[in-house]
Amino acid sequence: MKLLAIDGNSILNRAFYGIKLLTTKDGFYTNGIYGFLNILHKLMTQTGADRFAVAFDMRAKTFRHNMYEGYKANRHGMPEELAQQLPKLKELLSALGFCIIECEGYEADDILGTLSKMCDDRGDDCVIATGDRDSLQLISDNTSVLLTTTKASQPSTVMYDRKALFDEYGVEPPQMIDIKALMGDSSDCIPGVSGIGKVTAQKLISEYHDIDNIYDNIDSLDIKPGVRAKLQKDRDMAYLSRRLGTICRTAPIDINDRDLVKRDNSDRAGALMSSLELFSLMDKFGVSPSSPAPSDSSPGQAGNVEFSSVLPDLSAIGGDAYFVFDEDNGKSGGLLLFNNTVYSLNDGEIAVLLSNERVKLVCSDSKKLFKTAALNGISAKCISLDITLAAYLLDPNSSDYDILRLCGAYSVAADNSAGLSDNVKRLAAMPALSRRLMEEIGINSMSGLLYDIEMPLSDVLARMELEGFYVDSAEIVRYKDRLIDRIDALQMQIYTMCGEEFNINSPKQLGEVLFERMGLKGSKKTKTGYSTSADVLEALAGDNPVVTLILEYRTLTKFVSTYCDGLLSCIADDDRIHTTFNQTETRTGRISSTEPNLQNIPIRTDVGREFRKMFRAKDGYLLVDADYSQIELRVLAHISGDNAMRQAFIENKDIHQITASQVFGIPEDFVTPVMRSRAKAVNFGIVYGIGAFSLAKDIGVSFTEASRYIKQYMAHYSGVQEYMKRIVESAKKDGFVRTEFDRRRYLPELKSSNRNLVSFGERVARNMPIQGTAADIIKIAMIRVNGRLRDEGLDARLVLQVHDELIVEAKEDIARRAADILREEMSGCVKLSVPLVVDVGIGQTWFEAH
DNA sequence: GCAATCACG
DNA sequence: ACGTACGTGATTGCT
Repeated sequence: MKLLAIDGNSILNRAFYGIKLLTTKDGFYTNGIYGFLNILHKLMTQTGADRFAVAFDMRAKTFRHNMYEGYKANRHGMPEELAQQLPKLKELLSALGFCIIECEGYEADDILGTLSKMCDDRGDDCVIATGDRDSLQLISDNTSVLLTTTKASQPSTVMYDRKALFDEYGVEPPQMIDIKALMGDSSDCIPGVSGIGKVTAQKLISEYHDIDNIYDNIDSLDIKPGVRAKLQKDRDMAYLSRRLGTICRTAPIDINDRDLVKRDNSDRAGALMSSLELFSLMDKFGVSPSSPAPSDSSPGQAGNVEFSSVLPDLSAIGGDAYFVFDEDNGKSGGLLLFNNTVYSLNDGEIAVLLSNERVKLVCSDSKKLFKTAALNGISAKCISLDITLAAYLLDPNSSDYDILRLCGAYSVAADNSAGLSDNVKRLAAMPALSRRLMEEIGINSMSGLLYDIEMPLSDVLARMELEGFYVDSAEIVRYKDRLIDRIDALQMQIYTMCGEEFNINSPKQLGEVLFERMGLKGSKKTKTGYSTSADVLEALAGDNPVVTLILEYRTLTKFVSTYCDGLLSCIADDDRIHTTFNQTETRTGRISSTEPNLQNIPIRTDVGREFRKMFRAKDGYLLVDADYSQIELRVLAHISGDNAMRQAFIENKDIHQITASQVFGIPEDFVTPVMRSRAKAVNFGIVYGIGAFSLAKDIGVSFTEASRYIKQYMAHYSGVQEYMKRIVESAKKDGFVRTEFDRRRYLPELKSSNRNLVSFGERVARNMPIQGTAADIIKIAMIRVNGRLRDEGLDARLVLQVHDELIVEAKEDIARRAADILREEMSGCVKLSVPLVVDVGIGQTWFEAH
């Protein structure tokens, strides 16, 4: 086996500076990508390798920065023309099926060093391609280095093996480190011994082998006195430089042989290369030129369109097309833009269009299209892009993803000189707008998130909405009657005890009665008057028994209005509730549920939990409920890399118990339920970005006590403390934070002059990567669960997601099989450095299954 | 249309 | 001196 290991940054640099600036017709620079792919292709044929890896630096500081603050201090950022190409290149390489490796805290060099050591150990061949001579130290009998050079602006490559290296430098590969230790490296700001350059360094090392030998015998060496003095003066620098210059060969990358085999080109490769206008390279990489960017409109402008009532054969057309729903006067339907022409489509015609796999359809409400397809018994494979989802990923803070607003935000002209209707205007703007958005998606490395997560998820959500959740409406009515009986009794008692009748549901009236007429000690808490919230009333429970009744009254009226009446009004003719899942609502990447909200059905109290007995499987079916155990804390353990927390999860310990034993400084077996529940609150608080004040209030201990808990916590989980510091710093530097799957959230709050807002921004910075990564994970799981159930032809379908929980309705006889699939896919859909544990239950009702 | 409250993860 | 945990949605009362 032969591995071709490429230093991505180095080769991209050489390519960029070696080729004159090239751009696509909309001004996106491509010369670096173009040159890189040419070099890559040449290397592939030249080396005959059958394994490939491309390593990239990460922006984060590396362990070398911790050793020496001057390290690479004079590196200025790459020019924008190059910077914009880097994420696109990664995206394209990945679409072409190459293994891309990045490792936080390590440079590409270290990854190459680690890979080549893997090969050395196994006796495989390895060719390292780089423009950086540092890699020469990695040469061995198995490993050689292909150095790209740009002599006389003519790019060429030189192959170094042990012999070639010895011929040029007169040393063995590891001694290259010692040469650099003496001569230094100005480009990396490695000091070396001042006054000693390449020639002297080479001569000294080839003669005396290494710097240890030189310094051990410094007085007896046969060298010029001046050189000896320089060596003596910078002895520490020489040793530091050697450490800085030593490539790490044990970087924590988790790569196995299978990862290194080139995968087949994905569909995205063709689209990407077309959009980058890299047509000449498509042949070389065996990519078919699919979906060329339409050339009918100039960049950044909505094209002029024509209208036609003569519909083309929608089952025969192919290529780019654009679609918007257009429902006027009660009639459903849509508008299609194809070949610069607008057509009006009815539902049947939309279905024909969706079943045409040769079409690449750009739309703005894919979930609705997926529903249309599903209702017609079709699996829509032609929906290539939902620009609303793209816009959401680019800025989840927005609350308006209307096409016309997006045109304004992304500088796409959508003028209306032709007097077009709003929907035609939207449609006409879509080609230019979608190009702009995809450019941004590429720059932000969000293609995977968009194409592999959000787009497929849209289809899954569409099917879940259509499926609905079966409910027993008669049971809800019966329960409502029982609740109302109790509410009536409470109301009478409350009026009697308060000495007057008033609207208990009015916080204003309630406040007046309790705090003015009855003299309970209220603290003004809200802008409008007294707070009567549950925690205020709970504190007053001992002062007057009526407040307990009021609390119960509140709970029960809430249950009747929100859950009895609310749910009953949403039950469809098929006795099922078809909620709406919103995929572009939350700033963290979660989905939300409306009309009704099925993600907040009571569970925390016994009376409330009763509602879950009314959500059930239809006759002959069972509900399978699977939920992640502690997913956010596991994600925190993974992201922060904290060893103590990771270990706790790896050993499948009770995390709250472990935390309690640390925070209270006692053995695990001595943790009492109270301690455990306090530790649990601390764990939650940490995920939310915690302050001692709020923690104290939450668990009812003093401020000092709460501060102590947090201090102890951070001392034990020091990796978490470092993560919290690091993430806030990077948020302030970049202006955004992101999840493990590159979902972003911008944090303009951090730039506010309002200190409270800044604090809020900091808490969000700490929380969003955790909550968001958990959201990414369950989304991936949903796609995989849906796929498995479908592909295995099981009579079982997803009906609900509640952030860390999935519910499937399955035919009785295959419920166990569905449970296995849920567990497998939820726990196995991503690999973290801690296990993902899933609890699964089966039952007639949600109550039983959970 | 907003504020207050409370249901969920 | 000041406010005080992340993310949602529905209902009610009141301006």
